[in-house]
Amino acid sequence: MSKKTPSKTPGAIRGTQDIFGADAEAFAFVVETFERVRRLYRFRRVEMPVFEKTEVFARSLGETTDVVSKEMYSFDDRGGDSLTLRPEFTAGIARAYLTNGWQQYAPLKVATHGPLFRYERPQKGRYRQFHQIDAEVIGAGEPQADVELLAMADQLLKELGIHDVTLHLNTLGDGESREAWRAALVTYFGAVKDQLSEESQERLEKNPLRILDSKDARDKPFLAGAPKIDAFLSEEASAFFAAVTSGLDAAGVKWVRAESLVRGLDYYRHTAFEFIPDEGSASAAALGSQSTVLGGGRYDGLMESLGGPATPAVGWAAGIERLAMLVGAREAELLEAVVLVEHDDGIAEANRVLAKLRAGGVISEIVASGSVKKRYDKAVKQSPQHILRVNETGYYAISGEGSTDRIVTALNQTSSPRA
RNA sequence: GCGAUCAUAGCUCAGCUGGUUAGAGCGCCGGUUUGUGGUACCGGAGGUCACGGGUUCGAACCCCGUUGGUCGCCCCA
Repeated sequence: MSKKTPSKTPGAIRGTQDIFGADAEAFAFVVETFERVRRLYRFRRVEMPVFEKTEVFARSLGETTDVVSKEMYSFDDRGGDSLTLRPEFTAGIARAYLTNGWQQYAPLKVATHGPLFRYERPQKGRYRQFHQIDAEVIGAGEPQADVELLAMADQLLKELGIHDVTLHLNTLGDGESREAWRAALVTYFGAVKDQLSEESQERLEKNPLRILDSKDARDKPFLAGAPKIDAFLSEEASAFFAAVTSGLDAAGVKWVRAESLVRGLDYYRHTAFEFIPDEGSASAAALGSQSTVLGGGRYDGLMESLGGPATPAVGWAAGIERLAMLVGAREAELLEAVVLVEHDDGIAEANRVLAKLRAGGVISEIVASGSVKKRYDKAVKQSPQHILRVNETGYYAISGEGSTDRIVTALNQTSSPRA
């Protein structure tokens, strides 16, 4: 080991994380549970590129939004094309659906997970490179798709052991409903513009729906009296939402109506939802100000923005890091056996024993370095179920509690694993 | 983009109102003890106190700046 590094070690990129130990175990547990649950619902696995033409995201999200102008990781490649590290899964999946002719599989249920990138200031539960699990149903316009998708989300959270979050559900109606509501909100808030916070005055121009979830005390008095979407829903939109909620009730998914839950982007229609920790719960405390654990909605307008035919779709995504925080620390894999080399001449025999154990599926470690006298303590500290001792004459003893059947079976294998 | 807060050993931290060679626990390495045993003791390696200026007889400590972390606002696909 050199005393001094010749030059300074480069640091990690802001907002990236090196995950290890209990956190990494929790991360893996989330992903494994997701993979298991999505199979129960017959969602097909898809693997997607980590980057796309910037256009894919810019067109689907809307060129003018803050999201596109400030918060994407974009760069030019050598050919001069503008590329972007994916900030979400949905747009890329939609692009793949159109360019690969996946229409033939419609309605298509797909699931994936992996890293995403957003150029933001990191804070608790928010990173520049973060990871999500994602599920989408494409080409299904009926409320049953929403119900199934939400039932899967609900089951996933339960199987992760997260019980203090609740589904907050809203409808944005169809295109006309949404526009009418938006106009009514602009009129309502416009009348009291002077009394709103500076931020909300700006939102009035850019994104009036967002005023509804303002945290500013100056805005709060006006929120309760704001026009409700329900007054603007078309008959079809009402019927759609009713079908979703009754389906959820039948499936046993608990939900609450969240009239001010909105989406920033225009392509969302009908169902919008977020799973949010219950107030005062352990999960709420664990997440800080980043409260949404899983969110999504119906995006019937997206495919057209990418030049495809009108295609109804609904999906959700959830941050793996946030879920991992709620899952809590997980133990590493149980250690079944440690091979303890009590004399250096026993190393060859120890390696033979170790190979047999692992070939037999026994989770094993070896302790063969450092002071001979302290190797036992070193082995014990790893909390193995059993310790196999090897001296200069070979393997001679096993200690520990519980059944040794698996170990004995592995050791009695006649053929070497590589034969 | 804005704000708050922090930065001392590999890790978690102590370091009084500025005052000699900057400490502990854990971890790592070695020794003694023990000898079917997660024991106890001793020792060792490891720090330009984030970086750069300034104030002072003297700075880990006070002031300014920079960088980085954390948390929050904006935004949240």
